Amino acid sequence: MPQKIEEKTWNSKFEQEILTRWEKCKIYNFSADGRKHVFVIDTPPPYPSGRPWHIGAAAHYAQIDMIARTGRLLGNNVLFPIGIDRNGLPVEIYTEKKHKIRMRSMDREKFLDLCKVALDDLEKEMIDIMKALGLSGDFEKYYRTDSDEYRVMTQNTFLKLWNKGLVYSSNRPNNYCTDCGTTIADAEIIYEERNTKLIYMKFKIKESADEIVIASTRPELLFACQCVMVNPNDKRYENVIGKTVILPLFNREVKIIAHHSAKPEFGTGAVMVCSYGDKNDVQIFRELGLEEIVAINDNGLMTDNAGVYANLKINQARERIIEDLKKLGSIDKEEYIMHRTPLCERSKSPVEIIPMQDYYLKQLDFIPKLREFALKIEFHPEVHRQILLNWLDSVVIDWPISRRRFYGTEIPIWYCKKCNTPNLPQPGKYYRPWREEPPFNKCQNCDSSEFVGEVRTFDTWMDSSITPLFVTKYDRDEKFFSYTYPTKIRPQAKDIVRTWLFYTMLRCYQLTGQLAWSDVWIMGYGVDERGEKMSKSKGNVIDPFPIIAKYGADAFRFWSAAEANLGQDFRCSEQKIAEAQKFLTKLWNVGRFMSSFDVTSMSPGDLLPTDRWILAELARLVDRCLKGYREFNFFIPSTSLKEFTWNLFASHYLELAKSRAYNKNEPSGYLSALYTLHKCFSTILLLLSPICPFITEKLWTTLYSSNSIHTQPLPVVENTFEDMCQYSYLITEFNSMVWNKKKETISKNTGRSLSLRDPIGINVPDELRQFKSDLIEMHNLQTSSS
RNA sequence: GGAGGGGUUGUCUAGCCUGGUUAGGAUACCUGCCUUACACGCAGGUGGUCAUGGGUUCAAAUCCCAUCCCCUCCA
Repeated sequence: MPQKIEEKTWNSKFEQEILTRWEKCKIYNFSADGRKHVFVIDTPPPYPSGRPWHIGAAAHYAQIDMIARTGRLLGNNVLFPIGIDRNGLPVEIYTEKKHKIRMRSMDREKFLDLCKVALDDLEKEMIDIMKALGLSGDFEKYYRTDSDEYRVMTQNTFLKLWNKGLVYSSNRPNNYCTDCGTTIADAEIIYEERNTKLIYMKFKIKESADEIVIASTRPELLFACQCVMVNPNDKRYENVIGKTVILPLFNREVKIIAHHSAKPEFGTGAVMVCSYGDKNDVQIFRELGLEEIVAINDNGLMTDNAGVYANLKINQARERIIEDLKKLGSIDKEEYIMHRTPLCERSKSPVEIIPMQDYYLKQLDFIPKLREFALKIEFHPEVHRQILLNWLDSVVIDWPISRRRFYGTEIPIWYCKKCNTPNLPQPGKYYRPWREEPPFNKCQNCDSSEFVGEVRTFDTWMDSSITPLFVTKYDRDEKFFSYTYPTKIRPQAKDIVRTWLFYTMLRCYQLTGQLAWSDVWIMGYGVDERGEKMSKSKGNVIDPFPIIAKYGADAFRFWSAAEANLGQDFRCSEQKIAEAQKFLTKLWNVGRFMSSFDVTSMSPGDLLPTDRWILAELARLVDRCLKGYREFNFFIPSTSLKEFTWNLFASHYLELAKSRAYNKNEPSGYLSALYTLHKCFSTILLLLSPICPFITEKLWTTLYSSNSIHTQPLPVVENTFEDMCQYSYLITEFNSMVWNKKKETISKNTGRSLSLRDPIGINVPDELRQFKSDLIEMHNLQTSSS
């Protein structure tokens, strides 16, 4: 007899002791022994950007753990690395705010130290949550992307690509924050609807005495205008296309052209194209081969090209130019509109587009190959392949990889003071050119011996895009690498397909000539109760920590699996998590019931019809669950297991088998019931173990074995009684009918409905005759024949 | 403007790919119930123009076309 379970509910306090035991026994350790089929997960290293951590992210990592446990359940040797991404802008912002300091007006080394301390704090919280969730990853050797070891690899891979001729320097217009003094990526821009003044300016047409009115929110860029455009379908401007206009104040001539991007309904329908008002201007300059006129310098002041307005701040220049246009009578009118303005995530000041000298990594040449890969990858779910394909189709420029930032991997280059030639070191060491002497004496070009170190860092995606290489010890352990690479699966969120997924495909192909993984698994967003995406600016982010503390990891995990189908956005509501907890209580109480009987795994030769029936349903359940697991879709096993356990096994089978299970005096019925009860329950536990590792471990070790459930092989249930499934509907309907009858019948003794124990005169229908004795016992039926 | 996803009861959701019993479940609400595992439970009930219009078909929530609305991403 197993130890009888006393507690009436599953208590998440058990989770801590179970965690301790797992840690002690190291049951999830990976060794590159080559025995089993290897299964490497390219775990996303989360970025500790500030409190609270997102509940959707916690759910995401819970599911990644389910992938790892599924891998083991299916018999693989699973490598589940844990890493933390620590490079990039957000920690700089966080640190500046926290200490009320400015990165550029203090010692760089000291600033980096403050960032490190901040990251350590934030990281600890994430690690704690991941551990508490029961992640079966390698916490002992968890890695950081800002470690010397990682940064050496980023620099090594850069040097390799440089030597292959894949990196070049170019001067191109890019997002620039004049406040922060740095180029910023599109991902670091936020948009805000701002009330903006729209100025209607009158331009003279050279060929006639007519005027054309142009509306712009950026009149200060007037002098950098290189053409005026109208929509080709705009009847109003049909006869001015090809004519010349004269810019007021500056008296320069530019052409009027037709272009589809001019919106007839915006302003007057005629737009001036300046270098550079927005992204569209950049595109049109490129498309039409226009000569750029740089309007704003990197300090946010007007350039000499602005003539008398040179060296004014952007806003001052705008006011002065509007004033002067008014004096000239060139202003038609002014109005206020709501305008979607790109702002720097950090300073909230408008982003300018300014040409800067930056390093670019070639990517355009690789798009056809990546497209081939995109079609080859196994996507979970299939629909999300399209996000990648769409992105591949819209890549038009190479990747700018240099950033004017501090907390990142340094670009390992020294420039010759005399001839300015970039000199690159040998790979193998972590270089910090902004504070170190170069590891060479002479310029490779002019033999001069004085150098200046590069101060810029890499775009953080340069680091993040090589996680599959880092976890497989690329360049560091050839044997390990060849055993583990390419990896099995990349799990990640939907919103970084264009960045992390794409850049990883690109870089790993450039470096290894191979695709980094065979499978990609894409999870949807965690959205709030109204279905809206959570974001710090909306203030609807839910902190996972108190939720997990209240309901436990398994409830949280079960909720995350059962809440939505694979790849779909999922709603985060506490009520749903509470529901998941109720299922665990139900499962616990089934286990409590099981613990009052002897355990047997021996099948008696003859199984009774009721037992054969539930085993037939169990075999179906196993099929369904395994199908879900093979697709890494945990919605299928979680919902199937809940449905089977609660609504079929507990409600119907348990009641049918109960009297036999209690009756040792009838050995054949008793043994058949006992075997079937435990066969079903142990199978349920095994099938649920990847989703709820704690409760299944506790019940398994209480009932069945001192060995962990997580080292058990896949359950085998032979489907020999398939036909019996036809009775499921009849049995459950008959039970319902009896329960209803008892409810409708008023007892003569109590004047109330019959208790479920009370006898009732109902005959078992002929088609259920093989279950007759169990049905009679279950309901206390008084049949006419008995 | 482009791409993708979605619209099923008060609320959330399954089913749609591969058309075929009374559209399944959860929650909320209502009714009854301590039943040798569970009241965090059990049994039952009310509640649906499957967004709208058209088409294909013997048959449409499911396939096709159009329209409207919502979300996300890109411009």
